[in-house]
Amino acid sequence: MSTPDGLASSETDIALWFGWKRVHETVRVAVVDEVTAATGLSEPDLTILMALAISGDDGTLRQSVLAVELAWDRTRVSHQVTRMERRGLVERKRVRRAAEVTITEHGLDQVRTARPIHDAAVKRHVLDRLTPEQRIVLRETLAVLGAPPAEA
Amino acid sequence: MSTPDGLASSETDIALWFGWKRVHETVRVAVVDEVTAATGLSEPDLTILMALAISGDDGTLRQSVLAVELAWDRTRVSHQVTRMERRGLVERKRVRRAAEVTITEHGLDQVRTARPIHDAAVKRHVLDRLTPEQRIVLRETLAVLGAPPAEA
DNA sequence: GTAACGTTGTTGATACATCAACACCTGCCG
DNA sequence: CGGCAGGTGTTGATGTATCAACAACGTTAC
Repeated sequence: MSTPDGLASSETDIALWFGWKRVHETVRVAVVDEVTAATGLSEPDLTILMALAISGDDGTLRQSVLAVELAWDRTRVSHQVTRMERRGLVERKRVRRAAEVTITEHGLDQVRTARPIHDAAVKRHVLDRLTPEQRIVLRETLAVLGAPPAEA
Repeated sequence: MSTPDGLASSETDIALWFGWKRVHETVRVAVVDEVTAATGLSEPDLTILMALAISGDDGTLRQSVLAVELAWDRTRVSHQVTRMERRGLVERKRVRRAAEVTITEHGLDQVRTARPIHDAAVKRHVLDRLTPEQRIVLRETLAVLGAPPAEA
């Protein structure tokens, strides 16, 4: 890294973060491309559908729960669900102040097609390329970073 | 993970990828929020500006190089540069068939403000939370995944 | 009771990402 | 020469993300 002026990343290795972003982007696109080619589902479509399909309760989740689980913004979930509802992938039902999202039969069909392709792609692009030890450490690392930040 | 129907992720641990995406999203937003609050720069703005500022050659890069380095799509770079040009952050110059993007003084000012904030945020949200060993293994892991996929 | 507050969700405007189609060179083959 | 192929960039349409403002409830405190 050459650094004109005072832009050096100095002591701590910011390059690690750049590398992370780059690899994440590469893998993400590779996986999504395979799924989209096979099913026409977009990444956000699939993300929501998988979350619903996996969730024990009859393919239903409250939007706020979806937001937390995916680390998405409220409005992002709202807009996305609106679009997916229009295409018949999910249904929305207001319960008290909450909004419960349920996957439809059509949505379920789509995931059933997409899921094996998705999983195979992830396996091929990520899991199979790592040693067992790397997988373990990566899991630890993600657990650490996923935990809420320490208080000041 | 309970799994209605045939949606089980089975043998290989897809949860690792979900976890990765979730953590990536969380950290990304945390870092970007700090930078945006301080400078008004968006994530893509900063991404491009940092790449230019770091690149030895006078803050200039060809769009195709930018695309490769960031793992971005061509059109994504093109649109983004167009918007940034409009705001005076970069300048574009056609050279033969290529498009060379150069950071402006104004752009450079912005990065100089943003960069320390960005780096501190990354340090706090990522680097400082990992053990030296985790950092090393993570670096290896990213190197493996960043390499071109093995031929079939 | 009701006012202040926090949680959850929606809407519309704007920025950004993706896709398909096109335009432009440059090199290379016939 | 003529034309085709590949690499690079742009444009416009559509899908997605973010932000600010608002609405509708609950909760809690007074």
